[in-house]
Amino acid sequence: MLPADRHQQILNRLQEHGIVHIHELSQTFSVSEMTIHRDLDQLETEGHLRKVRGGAVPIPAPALASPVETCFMCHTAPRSQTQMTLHLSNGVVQRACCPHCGLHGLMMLGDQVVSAFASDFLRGNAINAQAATYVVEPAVAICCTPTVLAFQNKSDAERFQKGFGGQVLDIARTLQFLNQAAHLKSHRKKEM
Amino acid sequence: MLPADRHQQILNRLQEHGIVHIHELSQTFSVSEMTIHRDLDQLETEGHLRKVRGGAVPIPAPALASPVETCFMCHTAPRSQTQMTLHLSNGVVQRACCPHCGLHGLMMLGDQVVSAFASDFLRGNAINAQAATYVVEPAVAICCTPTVLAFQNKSDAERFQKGFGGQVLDIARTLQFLNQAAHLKSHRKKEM
DNA sequence: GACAACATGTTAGAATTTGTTATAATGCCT
DNA sequence: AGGCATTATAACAAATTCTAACATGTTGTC
Repeated sequence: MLPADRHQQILNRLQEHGIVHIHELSQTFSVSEMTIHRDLDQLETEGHLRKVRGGAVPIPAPALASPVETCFMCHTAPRSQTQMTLHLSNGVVQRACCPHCGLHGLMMLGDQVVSAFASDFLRGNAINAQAATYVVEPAVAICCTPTVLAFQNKSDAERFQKGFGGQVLDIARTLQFLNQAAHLKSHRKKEM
Repeated sequence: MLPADRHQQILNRLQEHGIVHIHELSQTFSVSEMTIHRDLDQLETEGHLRKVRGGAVPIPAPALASPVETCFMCHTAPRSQTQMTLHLSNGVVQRACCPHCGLHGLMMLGDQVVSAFASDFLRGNAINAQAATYVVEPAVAICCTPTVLAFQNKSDAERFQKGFGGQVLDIARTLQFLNQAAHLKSHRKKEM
């Protein structure tokens, strides 16, 4: 049994019974009480429970996200720093979770799109998608893959690239990249 | 069997069981544990899972900012990638726009805070404020000043610092920094 | 067929986890 | 408050797991 397994089961028992006892847990999992102590210490610093003498009790879980409109491409929830909005000629506004989906949508909808806004990844403010600078395929996966992030300044994009890698592209080259990626790569789970 | 097949099956098993064990996977697919390690490394950098000792677990869903509520310190609107939540002993949940406000609130409220969550600046998922790594005063101003950003991995924080500068600190040193910064402006002192 | 790119296995050393022991701290009882 | 039993912490050694480096085999391209 893995430490992570044990941690999960401890949290389950905690939720079920409202309290867990160290002596009991050590027998259940056939490990020493010291190991349970260390498990509880870690879960406590991660904010999952509160240690009391001889065991642990639950703490309130973080507030759950309220239901929000989802990405019109992949149906995950858009976040302020990555989202894009596409304004169509018929007045409809489409919301995308990230530039990956937003730019794919842009290609898909073609002339129907009157204007497109991305969000600056650092600050979250809306920027024109045409004027934005994009970082494609950095070393961290964010939202959909291949990861595409938008920046209001080219210098911000280059700074991000300095730490996280990837290519700094304008919108035309980013669209070109996504087109090639869509043709070359086999479909992945969260690709759209 | 192709690596891509194995990756897909690993993800399926992960979704089904909530955890996968390296030893078990290596036997199932008749490959060495090193190969499974490499599979999990790749899936981790692609953002599909998180490695733990002996196996891997799914990625928690990102937290969402509800548009209405404002920061309890500065009353600006919190965004998903920067927000913090403080859970108080009386059950109240306080929401802050960014670690700058959240950590100031943490100092102010002291023992009343049962647990504190920050959001990973890159992905927006909730992380424990105690275990997070912070970048203080980078070359870009984001939300309140002095700018403080939270990261789930120290390596992410260091990568960000590589491009944008600033200091990489743990929570204790970040609080210390904020205290000193506050003293330069006003001469009020808070003990912890 | 030569070559590069990729996938896999093996090994040694580093890092993490675990149990044991000794010592400190806490709660409870009178 | 003092004494006792229980629980918590710290330090160490042993076991396990992780990582990096290299060697080997496989695939695809020219």
